[in-house]
Amino acid sequence: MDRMNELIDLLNKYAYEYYTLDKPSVEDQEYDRLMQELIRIESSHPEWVRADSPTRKIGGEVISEFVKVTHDVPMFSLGNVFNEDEIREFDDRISKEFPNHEYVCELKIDGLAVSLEYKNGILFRAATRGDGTVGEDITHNVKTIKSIPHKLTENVDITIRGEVYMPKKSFERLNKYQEEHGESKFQNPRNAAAGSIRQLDSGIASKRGLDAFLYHYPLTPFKTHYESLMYMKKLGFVVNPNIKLCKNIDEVLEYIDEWTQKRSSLPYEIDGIVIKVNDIDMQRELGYTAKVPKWATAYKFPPEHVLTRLTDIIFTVGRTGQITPNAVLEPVRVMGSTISRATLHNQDFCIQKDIRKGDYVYIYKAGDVIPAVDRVELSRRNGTETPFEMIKYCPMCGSKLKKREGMVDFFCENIHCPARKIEGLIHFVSRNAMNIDGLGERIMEDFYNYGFIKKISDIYRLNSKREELIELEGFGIKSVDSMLENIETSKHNSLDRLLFALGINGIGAKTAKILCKYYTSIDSLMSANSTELSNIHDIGPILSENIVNYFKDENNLKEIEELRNLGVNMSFTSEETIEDETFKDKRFVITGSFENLTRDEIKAYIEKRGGLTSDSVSKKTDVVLVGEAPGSKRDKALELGITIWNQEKLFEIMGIVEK
DNA sequence: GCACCTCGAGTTCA
DNA sequence: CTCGAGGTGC
Repeated sequence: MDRMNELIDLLNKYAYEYYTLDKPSVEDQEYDRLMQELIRIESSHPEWVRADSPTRKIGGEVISEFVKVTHDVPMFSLGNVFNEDEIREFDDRISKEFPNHEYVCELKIDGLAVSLEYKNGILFRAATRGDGTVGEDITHNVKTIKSIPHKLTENVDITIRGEVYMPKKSFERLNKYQEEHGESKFQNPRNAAAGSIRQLDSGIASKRGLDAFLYHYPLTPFKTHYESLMYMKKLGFVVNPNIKLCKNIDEVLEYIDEWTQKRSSLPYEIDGIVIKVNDIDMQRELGYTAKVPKWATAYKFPPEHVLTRLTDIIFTVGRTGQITPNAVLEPVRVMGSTISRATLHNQDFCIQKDIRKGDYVYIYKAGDVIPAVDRVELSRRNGTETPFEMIKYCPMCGSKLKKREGMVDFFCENIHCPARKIEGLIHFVSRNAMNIDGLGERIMEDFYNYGFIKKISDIYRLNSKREELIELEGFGIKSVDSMLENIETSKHNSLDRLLFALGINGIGAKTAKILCKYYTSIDSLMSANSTELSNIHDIGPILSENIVNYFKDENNLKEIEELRNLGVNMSFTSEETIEDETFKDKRFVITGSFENLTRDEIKAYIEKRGGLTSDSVSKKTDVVLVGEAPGSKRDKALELGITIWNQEKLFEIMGIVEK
């Protein structure tokens, strides 16, 4: 009996861990083994079986088929609206009858609707929506969902409705498991939730990490929907915390805007916003059309993943010679902008996703900004698609591409390759490098092709070509002079900018700064040997070698001399002064955007106060600053339990008063 | 030799 | 933002 009690406690703990932790402290096989052992003990001593035994909770036995359930009150679905105009039309229809009324806005969870019936406070039946009138009995699976109470805080007879969903985290884990076990993956959390809830064996559903939000009390005695929700909370149901009472349609639109932005940072997927009239009497007066209530509607987000045709795969050459495959797409609108290109990263990415020329692919915006290819729609294939093939020769200069040992990417190793040269020049003038305004990518490309700029030092010789430049189409005295002035100013940049701008392999903005701490002039750096360099923290043998090799190259040495003669500063000057130590040794990560401030400005502010910034969230991060439209970093921060500051909090600390 | 962290490089549209 | 690679520390 002791062993049995031990097993029950262990298994309950594991089942809980399974959908709350990333790494449960037990393997699946071990879990199954313990479960088998428990079943053996219980079957030989049925009199010992505890009410909270996991064999009880999950039904223990596999039911043979779903039982049909007729809903006492039919489960309705909602009408859809897709834009502001349609939302206002919806509001106009209601306002005609009720000029003053409130709305309740809720997130529309992307899952499956369920109906829960309680008798005397005890859950006795759960059913799917089905066709709205008749659904299927899924009580055995719903009982495995931790957040759905088996017993309410009051002994009432009540029917409550809500949404069962699969959190993003559970979904990822499930797909990883499916993949490792050679099973087919689920396309989205909704499908996975649906598949799990329809398992006949509740043992499977119990491990899928489902969760639920409740949002509807069909026969509510309360005056308003909002009060019903509060009552549901009191009974022990999980009501989504992001509900909002809105006084008018403008507040509804604000709510929609807010969540359109914050959507991706939620730990579950939502596909829209539900708008309901708050007053229950008004709801009754408004009534229903044939199918849907007139007192509620669902605003649907524009689809995040859009299907389009991948017409071609082209290859670009980066500054380092790295070859990147790019998808050429039939232009589609995705979240407000028209997308015609998307990166395909590298050969492995294309092969792993089996992306072929001619395929239909789903496009989405990573972090709501950068377009990316999600997956191929296999059902749209017709056999004319051509499999991905990595090119063998540089698309620009034709030299043979090399795949470096143990690396994923291919490289064009011709240092005279025009693509590489142009990219290198663009990098030199870019904002974080020498920061020369008025000499952007397009112009740099043109200047290279016209022959004005062939190498870095030519940038500082442009002033002798002033008259010629003014004659060029699209240029005038003003633009040329301001450009030349910006070039002049850039000569005074500190060494760290120059080092970064030169484009030494593996030396980015940060590493350039680190080097400047030890070598304050370019000459001292040039005379350093690789052992000396690799003694620096953060600089290893590979970077040391890259640096030494760069300064061995005749052409590079010549260019540096030219730059020196043209008056470019070669020493470290911009030691930032630390004003105070408010943030001493605190590590910050910034994500999203902030009003009136760029991320770089915030970064400078933090560094001035002794803080450190980095680009990725880890256990060592102290604070994550979250602005508008944050990306996955916010999720990571929540996951690791790291302090989060929003814009308000940041401005408060900075002493900026919001207008 | 591995796990974890950090960095660099390339990336889209308006 | 995403990826992969380089660096460090156990």
